[in-house]
Amino acid sequence: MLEIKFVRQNLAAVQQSLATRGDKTDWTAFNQADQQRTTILAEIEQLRHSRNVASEQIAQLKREGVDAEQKMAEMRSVGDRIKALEKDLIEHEENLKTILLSIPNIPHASVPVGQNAEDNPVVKTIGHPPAFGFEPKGHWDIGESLGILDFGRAAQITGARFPLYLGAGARLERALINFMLDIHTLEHGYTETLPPFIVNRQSMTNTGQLPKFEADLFKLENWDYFLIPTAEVPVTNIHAGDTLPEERLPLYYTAYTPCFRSEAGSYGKDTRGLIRQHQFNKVELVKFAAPETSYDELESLLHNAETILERLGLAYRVIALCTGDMGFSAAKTYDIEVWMPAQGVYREISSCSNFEDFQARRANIRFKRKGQKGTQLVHTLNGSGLAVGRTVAALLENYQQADGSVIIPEALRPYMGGKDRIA
RNA sequence: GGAGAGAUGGCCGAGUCGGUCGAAGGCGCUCGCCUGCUAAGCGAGUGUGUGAGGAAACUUGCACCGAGGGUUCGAAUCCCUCUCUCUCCGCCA
Repeated sequence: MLEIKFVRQNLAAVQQSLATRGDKTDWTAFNQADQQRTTILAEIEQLRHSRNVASEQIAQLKREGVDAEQKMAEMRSVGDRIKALEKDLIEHEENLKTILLSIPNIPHASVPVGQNAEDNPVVKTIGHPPAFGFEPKGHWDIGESLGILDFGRAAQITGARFPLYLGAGARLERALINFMLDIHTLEHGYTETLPPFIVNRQSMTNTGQLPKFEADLFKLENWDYFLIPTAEVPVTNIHAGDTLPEERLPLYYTAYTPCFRSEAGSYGKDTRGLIRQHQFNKVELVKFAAPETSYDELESLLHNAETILERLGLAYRVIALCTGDMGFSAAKTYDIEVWMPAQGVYREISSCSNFEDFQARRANIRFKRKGQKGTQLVHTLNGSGLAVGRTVAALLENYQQADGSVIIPEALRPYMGGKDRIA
């Protein structure tokens, strides 16, 4: 959520900036609701003031044993007027809030302007795609013929777009989770968390999934609860409502969670394999930082995620998302894309964003500077470190051998019971 | 699932029959004084949000005592609903 005062005072600039993201806010409705709210609020406050004064006088009169009936009668009508105005006010405030909650974040000045994914510039490309003396197979073929992935049986259990890992495949998934968590906790200083996988409506609203994107979420029947689409939601909400002392910043958290996405409207894309599933595992990185450091923190967060790919020896590149391709809450986003030999393309495996104070305002996450009055909103950041299913897919494809086996990269072997190959 | 208790400022904790309560007292913290150092002592200050005025210090309106609603001229205090926490019972991994 943007600060209403800021929007009001910089309306033209805000509109111009959001236009680069293809935003469709109804600014007339916004202005109207805002102005009416201000007018009504001013009157209410004035009336409440006179009521407060009168109440004090009534108390005084009663103490002196003087009759206060006249004053009380007078205040009865004031009270009625306040009540009526308050009803009005709530209506306008709700309008305003609905609009405000649906306005995306303002892109950082360094974000390239563009329409869609094709306009995302490549920031850097690391490593070299492996050369094969044969036609590399898709990870779904490799996985199914090794007996470590079975999408048919997963469909029997649930439906399309759910994974079933078996044997070394399940072990590989678990190994990667531990591998990633160990690096982030032991080397990068993140605190490990294991949050709820189901969250309430408020938490979803705080991080920006709601109110606009309810269709992408799985909702529980008879509960106002949702399956998390990413650990970002529960982990960011750890500090919802908190005022943190400055010394505690920056805070780093990591979490392994499954993620659930209904991916409404994505049918037909990536129908094979692990790339686009309704349920997948992810190790997430979340940071809370002071505003002046948040862009440095974004860079280091990105490096933390990159480290995993480097250790696994996977080729990847980093792209900067352009204004038209960024997510709703982000002020700036880097995507890491891993090389997928079967299709010969780089595929997203991590997304690292700085949300600035957009989520913090919604979730009311503040910090207090020593010796300074008042509080300030923190900046929140997060990134995948990494999407585990897609990492498995990349490993299978990049380390496949002519005989159909798959080499396990050295760094992962301790997590695979010393195994160096899946055959 | 059943029965009961509770939710107040950074923390502990008071709030009487609703009125001078944004909230006693203590702890903590900040500043000052004092003390050879430390400790103790003394004095002052010490919530958040939002609006107005001011360069600022600050002054001032409104709101906030788990959340929402109600009663009332007036609610931290009374009533209702919800949420959460704790205790006991049941059930269960």
